[in-house]
Amino acid sequence: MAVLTIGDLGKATNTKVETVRYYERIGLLPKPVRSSGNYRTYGAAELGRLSFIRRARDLGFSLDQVRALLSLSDDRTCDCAGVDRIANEHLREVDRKLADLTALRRELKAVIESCDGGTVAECRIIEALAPSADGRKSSRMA
Amino acid sequence: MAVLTIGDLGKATNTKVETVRYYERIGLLPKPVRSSGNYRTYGAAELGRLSFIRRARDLGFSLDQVRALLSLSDDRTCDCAGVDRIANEHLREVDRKLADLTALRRELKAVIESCDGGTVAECRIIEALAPSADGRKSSRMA
DNA sequence: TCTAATGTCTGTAGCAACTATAGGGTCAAA
DNA sequence: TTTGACCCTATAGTTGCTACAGACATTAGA
Repeated sequence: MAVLTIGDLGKATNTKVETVRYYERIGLLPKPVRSSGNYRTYGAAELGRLSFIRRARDLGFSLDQVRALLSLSDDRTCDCAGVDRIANEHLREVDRKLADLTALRRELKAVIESCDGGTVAECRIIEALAPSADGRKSSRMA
Repeated sequence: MAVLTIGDLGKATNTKVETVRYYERIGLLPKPVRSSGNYRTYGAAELGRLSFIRRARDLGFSLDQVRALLSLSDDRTCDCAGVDRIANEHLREVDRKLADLTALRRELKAVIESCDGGTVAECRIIEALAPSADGRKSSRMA
């Protein structure tokens, strides 16, 4: 594999050039070797590392989680329970989000279906959104 | 209803004091009357408006969408098609997010289940996250 | 060979939607 | 009176990028 510029690396991993530099700045990617013209140069190792990062990000891992996964994966001899823990923690997070979003959708649908046209003065969406404004008690307690 | 301090208003709407001030700063809430000691004072109207904002936020509307809903609801005579449009647009957004998250969950689950312990060197999670690092072709094309 | 179009460099500021901190002033009660 | 809870302004931090501005490097075409 030949030497890659930052643009090549970005194309290969579907990452914007600014994002690659950002990852370098925050220490997710090592500072690369520079060319004679001060261009960043990359090889297979960096391509692999960035691919890993992007795939984990696609799966919704936070940059902090990615950082943890990377440092775990760097030590090939330590056991993978840590990796498993992070992944399962993230799965639980995703499940929570899914539940929230599902509840939200149900409520939003109900709000929308309560409206049967007319002027805003009698719009049930507006009314449903302002539970305290018309004297009823808010159900917000969370 | 008596006069409320910013703290009272926050408690009544489950909003942090800083957030109330933030909403004022960005123009979602009007600048309130000040007490002799320069404290913000609120009444029923502000309570209603903030309840509306918070409820809409709970339902996942962006602040920009909230702004639009507020200005539509301020004009009680105009018809509620605009409100309906914003709500339905948001519903479609929620549906998209749900689909994304569901797909992500499935993939994440598969990644986790591929791991059967051992050291990181043979960990399938790490491997699954780094599709290009070990010579296989990345499937990323989006 | 010259030139124009890309591509890259650094540094900084912006986005959403808050949240947190510093360093002070006000108010009610014991 | 003095303690403690509350409020004030102003500013900076959070996450994960993205978008400039202004300058330098490289490359493809005429």
